[in-house]
Amino acid sequence: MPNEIPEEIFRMQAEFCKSLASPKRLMIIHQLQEGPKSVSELAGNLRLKQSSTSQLLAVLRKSGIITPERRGNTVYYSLTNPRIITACENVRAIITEDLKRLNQLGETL
Amino acid sequence: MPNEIPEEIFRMQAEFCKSLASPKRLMIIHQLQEGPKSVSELAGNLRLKQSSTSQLLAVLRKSGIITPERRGNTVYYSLTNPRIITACENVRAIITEDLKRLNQLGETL
DNA sequence: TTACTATATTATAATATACTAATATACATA
DNA sequence: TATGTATATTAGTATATTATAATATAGTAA
Repeated sequence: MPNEIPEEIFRMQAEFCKSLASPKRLMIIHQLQEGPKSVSELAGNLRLKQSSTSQLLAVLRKSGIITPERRGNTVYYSLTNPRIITACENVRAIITEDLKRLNQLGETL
Repeated sequence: MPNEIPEEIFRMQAEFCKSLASPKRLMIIHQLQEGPKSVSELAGNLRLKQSSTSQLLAVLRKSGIITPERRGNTVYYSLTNPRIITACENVRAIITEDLKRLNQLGETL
């Protein structure tokens, strides 16, 4: 019986997943796997406005996925726990695996 | 440079995460790791109304995470790709790891 | 056919999210 | 101090999500 996990954990897990539920936030995480980056650097790389970037970063920061560090008037963000990279790769592996399976089904038609 | 992943993949990954961004849907997935279950069985186990359960299942079904199979007038749902269990466990491991780290910080005060 | 059961969908209201523009804050430097 | 730059927050609107109740559909059985 898989009922030993407290509902609170599922709630936290859902919050975590919610902050990953945006292509742009996933791209930010992907960028940060190279190391800390400033807000403007991320905005430039992802072709986002300053304000949008800051808001997207706020979501990731509030859920603890990224951590800010200010140097002068520049704020650098980095991944709080690099294991998130593996977690994201796992999800993408499932997606591409499922895509492949669908393609194979398509070929049999 | 981690820019080799097409934006479309990030979009799909975000969709995937979005359907995981609900404690109840995560609990459904957790239940299904035991094997296929009917809608009413899931509703009973998770204390949900029939209509809510059906809607939650619809979200998971549309994103391809679960697959329905009808036998008589009962619909049984199962995990399309059992690897999702590992992916969810990874995320929970990150969360509990971070919780532990926060607790340790707390102890040093 | 009618009645019954299991599941799905729809309509609605309440709540949350995303994007943009504007404003505010933090820091640096003159 | 005043000014400039980097970032954050707020306000407004548009869109999306959730929960519930009501209705519809698919299948079974009389």
